[in-house]
Amino acid sequence: MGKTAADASLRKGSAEMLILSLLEERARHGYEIAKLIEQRSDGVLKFHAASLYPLLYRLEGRRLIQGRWVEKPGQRRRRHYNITAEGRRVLAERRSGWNTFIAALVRVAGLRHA
Amino acid sequence: MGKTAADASLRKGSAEMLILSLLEERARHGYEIAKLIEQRSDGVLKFHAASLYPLLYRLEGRRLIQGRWVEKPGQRRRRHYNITAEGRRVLAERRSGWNTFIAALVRVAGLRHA
DNA sequence: TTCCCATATGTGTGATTCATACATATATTG
DNA sequence: CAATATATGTATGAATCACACATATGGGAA
Repeated sequence: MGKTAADASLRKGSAEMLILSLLEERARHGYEIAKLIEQRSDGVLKFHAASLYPLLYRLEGRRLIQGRWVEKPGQRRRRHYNITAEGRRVLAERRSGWNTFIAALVRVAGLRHA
Repeated sequence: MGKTAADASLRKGSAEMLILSLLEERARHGYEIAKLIEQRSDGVLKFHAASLYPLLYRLEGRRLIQGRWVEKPGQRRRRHYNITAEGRRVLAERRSGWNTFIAALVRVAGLRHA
């Protein structure tokens, strides 16, 4: 098939956790988030910008993150996002859920431990 | 909204690997696969039967598994599936891909190791 | 003996998630 | 002045899986 096996696509529900994780450290703008995910994963995870922005709006709509426009001379305007208290709560939930899921995959599908 | 946080739903691409993993051991029929996934994962992974059967047809169409009808007196007919050589190859690919993906999640999202 | 439950397979529809193609705009570097 | 990196956005669609529903048989409980 036309699909590379260990390709760079994300798995269901991981994008939200990744974004919230990066915003947990400090406020960031969209483009920065996309670059960081790619860099820190050594290219394994590539979150296409065009997928990222709609997700940021949804996260903001759900009050998990809070954006504000930052304009500096000699720069294009950027929207910086902060994680909210509710966002931290959801992030903890997502991490827990993924840990449980991964542990189950190890048991049932015989994955090696990361 | 009406979605529980650490719910039992599968993540993208995991179903195929789970099925192939169970068929790696020996031939099994659909209902057995669904039950095994739930049992071995302690209820974490629930693969709905109605999602499972269409996937089995697709896997058979792609020659990753091979089915045959087994009829026994006092039993409803069952379709037993064997994994093919191509199926084993794809399974190895999927395991490798998930291991890579999980390792990246650990790095970027700060998951604990399973 | 009737009803429910576990077993077993199947169809049809839809929600969610993310990819891809496309569009716009600015700053830097060659 | 052209190419590239930065930066944000829209519109559409593919893929994956959930859920409601349908069918059928055997065994145990009421």
